[in-house]
Amino acid sequence: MPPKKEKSTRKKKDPNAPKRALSAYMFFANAQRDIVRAENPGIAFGQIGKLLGEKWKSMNAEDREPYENKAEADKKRYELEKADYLKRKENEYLEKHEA
DNA sequence: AGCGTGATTGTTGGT
DNA sequence: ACCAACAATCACGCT
Repeated sequence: MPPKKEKSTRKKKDPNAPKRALSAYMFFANAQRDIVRAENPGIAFGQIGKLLGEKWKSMNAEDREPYENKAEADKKRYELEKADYLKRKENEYLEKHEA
């Protein structure tokens, strides 16, 4: 049973919010944005989204490789962010306690 | 130890 | 600034 998503997708919860990482789709969209939009000048988001989604899944694992690859790298990027973010939290915490 | 959840990522276009 | 479908994510925190 999938989670129940109500509405909106943004919300803050962390003070430093290291922000997650991008997903393969984000990289894929980055590339498609240039192409899809080039082939569909003036294409609206609704069309792009559906069209992209279809093609995205239509891509072979080999095609997703570059995107997944980037996604992986991006994840690591986030890893560092969160690491630094968590560290920062600890630092603040210690500061307060030491005072 | 295992589980669920939420938050987030980026595109475009319009209001 | 925000929102919407589209897809992935996946680390975090909790008990």
